[in-house]
Amino acid sequence: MAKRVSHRDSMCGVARPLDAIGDWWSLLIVRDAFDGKRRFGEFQKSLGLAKNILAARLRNLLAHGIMEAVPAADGSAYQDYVLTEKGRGLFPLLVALRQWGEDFFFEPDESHVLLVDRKNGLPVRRLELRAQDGRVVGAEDTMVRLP
Amino acid sequence: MAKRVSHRDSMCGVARPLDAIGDWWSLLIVRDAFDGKRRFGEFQKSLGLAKNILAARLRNLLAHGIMEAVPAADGSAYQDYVLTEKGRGLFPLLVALRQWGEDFFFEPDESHVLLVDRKNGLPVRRLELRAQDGRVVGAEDTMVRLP
DNA sequence: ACACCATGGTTTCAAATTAAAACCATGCAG
DNA sequence: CTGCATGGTTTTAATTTGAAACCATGGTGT
Repeated sequence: MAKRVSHRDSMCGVARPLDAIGDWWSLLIVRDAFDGKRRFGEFQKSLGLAKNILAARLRNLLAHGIMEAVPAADGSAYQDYVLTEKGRGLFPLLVALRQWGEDFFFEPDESHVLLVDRKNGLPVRRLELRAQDGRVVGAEDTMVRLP
Repeated sequence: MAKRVSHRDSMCGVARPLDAIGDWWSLLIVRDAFDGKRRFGEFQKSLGLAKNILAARLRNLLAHGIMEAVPAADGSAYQDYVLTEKGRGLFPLLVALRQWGEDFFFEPDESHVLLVDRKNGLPVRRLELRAQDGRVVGAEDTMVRLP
């Protein structure tokens, strides 16, 4: 898939983002970053992936402006890896992924973490796509159109 | 990443769905399926990927219940590959991906396809995550919590 | 009946990617 | 100066990928 980078211009609005993210690991790194993780070691321990792979994924995320390296918050000589504005833009995608997972990948009795409102601890609602007039729309109600 | 299938039980609510989807190609296949494509050849032509890879991805999507093979609608001896309920559940994820792409991967002047309401041809709104009380919430307003 | 072509795959094999492990570098604590 | 924690890079083998060739089935024209 990486080869596609060359003719990025021909890539559609779905393939381009996918190409930038890189792979599944990258998305899990981003998820961890949303959870407040910032250090190389934190990501590595949390995800259990090889250090060379983590280094490569971080490099890619930096190169695509999804994360950025900043001086470590604890004053140590190391770096923190934090989400950029662009990276934080992935929040809805991660929520969509999580909600799909809740719908289809857990037994009814199986417990799983919940995404909750900080204010009151209540679970958030489902993501909803609405038309201009406010109707909730599904795939059947939409189509893609040239500009 | 595939090795993780063995200890799926330890995978979190984000990693499990990712593992099931398989890879980027699979997501593009699903996107094409939402666009009405059903035949092996249609996917192959649209995505330009090798036939063996397409066959493998379709097998995986079938195995995970995201798509299913049905007798071809045109009466030919072949099969159609169509989304299951589970597969259709990926719609919000694809929308999130597309909207992120629109936000960060296109120049202001660059044109791209739009997701529009079938009823009236107007672009859909942005995906929004709301708390129980109806507030639109972002990453900062939420946290994950054990059940 | 026969060649011929379209569709939908599978097989083969070289090249790229991944992952585990070993190694290296830096900074700090005792 | 030794040892150890952190954050990587290098090395190497195994896996995955992808292009191309091949195969199978079912029409179509003649």
